[in-house]
Amino acid sequence: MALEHAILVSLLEKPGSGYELARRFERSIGYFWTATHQQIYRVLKRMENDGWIDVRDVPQQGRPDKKEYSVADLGRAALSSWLHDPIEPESVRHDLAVKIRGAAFDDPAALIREVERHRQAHRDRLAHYLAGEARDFPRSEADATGPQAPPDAERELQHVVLRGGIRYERMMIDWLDDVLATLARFGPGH
Amino acid sequence: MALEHAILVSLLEKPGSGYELARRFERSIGYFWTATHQQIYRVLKRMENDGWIDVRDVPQQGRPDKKEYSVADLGRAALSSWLHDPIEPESVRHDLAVKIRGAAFDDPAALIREVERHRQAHRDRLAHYLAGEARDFPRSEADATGPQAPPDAERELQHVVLRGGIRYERMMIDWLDDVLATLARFGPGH
DNA sequence: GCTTGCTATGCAACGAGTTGCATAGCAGGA
DNA sequence: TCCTGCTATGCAACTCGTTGCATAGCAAGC
Repeated sequence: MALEHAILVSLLEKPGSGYELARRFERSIGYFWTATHQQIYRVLKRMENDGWIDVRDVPQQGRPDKKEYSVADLGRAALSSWLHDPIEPESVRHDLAVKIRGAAFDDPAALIREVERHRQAHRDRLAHYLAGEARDFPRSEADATGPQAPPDAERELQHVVLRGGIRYERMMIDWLDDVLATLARFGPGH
Repeated sequence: MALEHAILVSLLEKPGSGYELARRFERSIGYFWTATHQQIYRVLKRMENDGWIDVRDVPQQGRPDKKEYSVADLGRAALSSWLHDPIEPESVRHDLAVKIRGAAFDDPAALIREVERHRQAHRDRLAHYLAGEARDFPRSEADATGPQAPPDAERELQHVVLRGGIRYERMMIDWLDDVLATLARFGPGH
């Protein structure tokens, strides 16, 4: 279970409300860990009860007040403990692969539009990542020729995770091209 | 929810018992959809009640009897309906990425061994996939120069999914190399 | 005879994730 | 004035997934 830890990391990067966290889980964090607002609110409450995070009521103008959460010492300790915990299996849930193998018992050609849709979604996400990289990491230190800036762990680690997302999207697009070429070999009715 | 559909696909490829399905979920199917035996038994029971699958008691010698499941017409129809259902979000759960971003607030260097362990696991899995490909798909039709064999949807779709696994593992290994190079820039205590 | 290990099936309890719904403040436009 | 839409938080019910445990047949080895 790591939603708690994903929230801790996000709050360490920047304190925020449940609503703001939910929006982050639609953007940066959400690219490698999904969560809905109900899940987030529920877990925030538990984390608060456990003393992992502190709350602060923040009155706002022109919109409802919010509760801003930040990481307490206990939360930092919990994160550290989790980071040092070696166990780490990888569970995969790839519907599309199930569909592709299942298509052999149905109409393979009928999957083409579906796969094309996924491919487009990955192209969109790749473009989004690349735009974010150009905006937030204009030139990495590897390109720098002058005196080195001191390494900033938070930035560099965010960047390497983003590069992972970029690699993933490129891999998926290439693979879906392969899938489309394979599906094209089966006409309707095959 | 697609565990039911993954089971249907697996049973269409070859009928089998809950135990055999659990083993398949440790091998081929399990590479893109994980499930434990408890989950599988529970879902099999429900699918049987819903008339999606048929059971047959198979007495065995030298080992306990088993129940062999096979797909019924209703199950085939349910799979077909799911295959034609366009909606298909992609949910990701990538603990390691959370850990990498979290390492900025702890000791980045402490993650190196963990990342190396993951990298080794991916190398092992890649080797396993490549061996399976060499065994089950000795030369693809793209290499064939003589008269083409008739396309076999089941085999070719299994192969393209396996190629996806191979691409994925290669991508992960490359990315983890990138992660290791990044982590190496932060000594202990940074 | 006892233990270990593999095949084979299953229950019970709990925790995580999903879906539907509800409330409420405030802004902007028809 | 009413409706839409965004911010902001939350409950309830349900399903899915995980963990620990239990049972049982049989084989092989000590």
